[in-house]
Amino acid sequence: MHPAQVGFLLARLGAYAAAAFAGRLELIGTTPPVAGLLRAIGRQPDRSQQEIAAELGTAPSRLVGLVDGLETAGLVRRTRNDRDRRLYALRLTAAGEQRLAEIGKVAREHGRALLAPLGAEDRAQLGGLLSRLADGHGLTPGVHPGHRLSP
Amino acid sequence: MHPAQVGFLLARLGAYAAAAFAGRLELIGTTPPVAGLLRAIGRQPDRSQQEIAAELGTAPSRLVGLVDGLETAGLVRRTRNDRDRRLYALRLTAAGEQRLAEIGKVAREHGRALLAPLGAEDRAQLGGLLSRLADGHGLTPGVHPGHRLSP
DNA sequence: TATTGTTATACTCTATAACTATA
DNA sequence: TATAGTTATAGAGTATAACAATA
Repeated sequence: MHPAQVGFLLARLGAYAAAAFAGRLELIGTTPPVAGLLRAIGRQPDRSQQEIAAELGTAPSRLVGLVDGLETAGLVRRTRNDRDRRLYALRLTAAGEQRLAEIGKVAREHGRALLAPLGAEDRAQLGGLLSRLADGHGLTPGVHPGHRLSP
Repeated sequence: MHPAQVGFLLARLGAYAAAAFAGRLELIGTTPPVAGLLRAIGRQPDRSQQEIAAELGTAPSRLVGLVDGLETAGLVRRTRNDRDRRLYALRLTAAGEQRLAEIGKVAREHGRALLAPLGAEDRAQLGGLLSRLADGHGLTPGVHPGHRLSP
């Protein structure tokens, strides 16, 4: 198999994996951008919208609507920073933590279904190869520019 | 490594591979949708726009602008079908064939660069694992719904 | 003057629906 | 009437630039 074909397969499967995950998220009433934002807030609470926007590689203005929706849904709380009243500190509510846990469950189910065609040993091998590839191209694990706000 | 993490890596690397390929295409003045369309026409010439739209999983109306651009650039020729004058038959010109060859060259360079972090044996292993995964999920090789018109 | 969050605006990409010409 | 290609319109998603409050 030529390297170009492997690259094609990778792009194809990546798009498939992202779409399949988005489909699962839709079933629990959320989207990849929202899931990525919840994860970013949960991972490191009490940051400003600017900070989170920078981490996610998106425009700060974009967070406004997303955070508005999460706040209305009672999943995220904005609290003013008393030392610098221009900043908000973003934090998950209890309901937000629970939603994040649901998303984690969906992600695990998605991963299992995605790798179902492979045996345990092959999965480990694939994971190792993809890790080395991601590492070789400077793709930090955990965070992710590229897809702007998706998980 | 958990399956969810492998799924995440796959989506991440897939997006990276697609973006990197798009970046290379931009250097030769084209885009993934255009490259995909050229490939579809070259692979099986003299088909109608409807047929090609169906293969690519896109709306027929979308082809109009793309084919217009390719025709103006002298890469594709529309010829009326004399038996049914509603249909066009699409075919690459000599310049179109040459452009498609350039795209192929770019794709090979992209593949090499993408897999550079792996040795020859690992590349073959990765190709095999990804093929089995794609096969297991019914992703036909060669064509590709998912990314609508990209190569 | 600089920065945070916000709003307004515009741009890209794509699909859906209406239109024409042929059948 | 049905279909191929076309045009017009609209929607999703996102970025850029202008704005108000605060520093």
